[in-house]
Amino acid sequence: MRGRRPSEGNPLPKSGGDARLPGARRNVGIRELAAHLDLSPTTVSRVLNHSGGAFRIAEKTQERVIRAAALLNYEPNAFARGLRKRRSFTIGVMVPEISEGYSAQVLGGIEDALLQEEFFYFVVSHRHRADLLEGYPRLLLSRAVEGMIAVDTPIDQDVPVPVVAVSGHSRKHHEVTIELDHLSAARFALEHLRDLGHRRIAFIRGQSFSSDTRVRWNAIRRVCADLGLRIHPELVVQLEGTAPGSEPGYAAARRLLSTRPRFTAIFAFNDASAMGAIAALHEAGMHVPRDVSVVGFDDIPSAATMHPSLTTVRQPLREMGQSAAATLLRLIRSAPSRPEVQSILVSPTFIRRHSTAKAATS
Amino acid sequence: MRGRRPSEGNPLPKSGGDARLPGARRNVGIRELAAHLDLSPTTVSRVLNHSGGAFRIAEKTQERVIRAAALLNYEPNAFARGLRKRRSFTIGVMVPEISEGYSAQVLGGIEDALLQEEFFYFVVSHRHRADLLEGYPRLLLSRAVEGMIAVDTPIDQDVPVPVVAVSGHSRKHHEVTIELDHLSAARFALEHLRDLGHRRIAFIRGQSFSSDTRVRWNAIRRVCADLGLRIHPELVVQLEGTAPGSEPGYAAARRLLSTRPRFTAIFAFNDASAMGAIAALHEAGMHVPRDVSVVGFDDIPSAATMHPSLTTVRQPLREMGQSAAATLLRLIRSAPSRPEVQSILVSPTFIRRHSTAKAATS
DNA sequence: CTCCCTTGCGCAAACGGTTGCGCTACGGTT
DNA sequence: AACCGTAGCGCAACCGTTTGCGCAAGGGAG
Repeated sequence: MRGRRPSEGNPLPKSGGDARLPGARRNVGIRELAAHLDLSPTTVSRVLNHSGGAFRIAEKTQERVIRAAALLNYEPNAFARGLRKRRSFTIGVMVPEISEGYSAQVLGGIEDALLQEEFFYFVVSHRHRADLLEGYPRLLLSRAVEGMIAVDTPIDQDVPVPVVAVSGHSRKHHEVTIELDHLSAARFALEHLRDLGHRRIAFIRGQSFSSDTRVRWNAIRRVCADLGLRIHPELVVQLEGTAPGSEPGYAAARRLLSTRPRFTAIFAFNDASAMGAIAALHEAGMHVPRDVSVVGFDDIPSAATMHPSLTTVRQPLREMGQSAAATLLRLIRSAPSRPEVQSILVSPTFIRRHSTAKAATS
Repeated sequence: MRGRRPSEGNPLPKSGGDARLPGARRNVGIRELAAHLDLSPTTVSRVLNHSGGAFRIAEKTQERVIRAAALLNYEPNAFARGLRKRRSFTIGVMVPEISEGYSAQVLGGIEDALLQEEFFYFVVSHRHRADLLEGYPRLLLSRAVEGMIAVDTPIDQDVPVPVVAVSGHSRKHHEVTIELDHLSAARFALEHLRDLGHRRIAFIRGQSFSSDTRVRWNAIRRVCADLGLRIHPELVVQLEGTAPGSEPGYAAARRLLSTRPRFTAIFAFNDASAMGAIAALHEAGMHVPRDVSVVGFDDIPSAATMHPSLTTVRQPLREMGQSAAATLLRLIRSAPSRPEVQSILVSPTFIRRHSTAKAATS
């Protein structure tokens, strides 16, 4: 938000606002501005850029320049500047699909952190298509991005700019990964279910293309071992397909129910699939949470308002985005210094609502 | 072409010798490429840009150039090109908040239409803050965007590039507006309720800052008049606050209920507020849809999976985004200010689910 | 009165592509 | 044999800023 202005107490009296009359509306260049001031473009540039720390230009001149720049509404040409300084102040963000809540939340956080630092970002959605996954990094680079954030997206090539991954677990090509503490997350959910008396717990795993799927599952297995809970293979199903919304969860739950196994709780991969599962359970004549408890993941907005409201593990997606962007900016600034850290863990929050209850004593 | 290496005349030392596999190499410039080919940058540029329609370069040369460019992995510098051609192939998109479903959906459509045409876009979220609403257009312009899309966002200054508004109804400064056919939307919902026997219908209006609020309400009044439905002032409440999710709808419904008026249906401003209203109704001991029918708006993903599933009017947000982007591209390509159309209407779809039923005969 | 240091600013060369002209062959005409 | 049209390509001037040097004027020291 800090615009350029003389550090002294009396800034320009807001006269720059009325640029509606013709005359100021033309794209003034630095030469015009300089000519108008009877100075050289060099001096103008130095003043406006604070280059070299007020490079030895008289205070008085500096004020004149700043005032005139505001008056004439001078905006430096982004291309020329970028060309010369080899900086774009722009990063690229790759997401699976921008219209999905997960990506949108993370993007919100990214934007928080970026715009404050005068950075902008390009977004591309690859939709899990291999050609796009491969082509977009190049495209972004051709737009001169100074870094990239990959949200739930594997990047298999190495790129000549810093990369931060959010929930990307490949760790082959990214310098830093922002990820959830899946162990805590699993522990939250499973201790909750155990304490409610659940022993036969069904699991809906994520689609195989989602980076979280494997890590989360490993965490679940470890926590189950710790807690003395058995994982029954017949109670494990996996989401399939790229359809958004609750449909994959519904389908998975139907598959789960098809063999009529005995279970008293479901731990779903995310809230959307939890909702689909609940629909399937209702259809099969079971009541949630009386007959079956359901725990979701993510805490999407509708988790609170659905009926029954959903017990879930909240990921701080917005914070993850902020953290990713802040980290990327640090990497960009610190030149090719070695990655300070390999990964940043963020903590989940457990949200207890009404989709879980004591296990029915069967 | 492949054999001759003009190693004598070639000034650059080429740290790696030949370009090996297409991959990691320092950014090759057009001069290097030209030197490698024993041609001038001019010719290379002409070939790669198809400039002037293959300007009169021998077929054979063209092939050589294209092949070498691919081999050396040449990517023209975006700044230099932009500086010379005064094009950025980038647009700006202003949304209230990127992490909300509405904006994210529209953005998905925008992306569909843009990336196909090799355009990228910057997104900024203004959060209804006046300073950002005023500052972002300038910021975007300083990034050399060639046009802007304002999603549910008023733009009060005039900008020197084409602007397309999605659900922006001010019509003062935009050249084209993409908007829903609110009359059809209102007619869908109200005919449905009327046919179910509802006569005393409550309305939850949108927040005053939402561009849709006024137009929608006007449409509702007109359709009510057409259908012979009375609007009871005590049955009209308005959403307040910028909180996302269903809370504002919940609060509004509480206000509505506070005077214990008689009504058999609610037409909400959007699905989120409909959900909040349903929660409030439940709390007040009323059953949906037995006691009160509820119609939402938008058809967000959870509308289908909540319980009861929500009868709603679907806006084709993605298509609206596509349409906006396609229109903007047309405006950018055509001569400045040629207002082909003033506004583009898109049609809603009525989605009948389980939150509406025959009115209780009181 | 020199000398040298400091202050305040300008020169001109980048940065990497694009493009209006124009130049050189070469083959065909008259 | 002189002429001309055209195919094929290069010259050099941009586009608008930034920046490594360097130059002139003024002032204090010697």
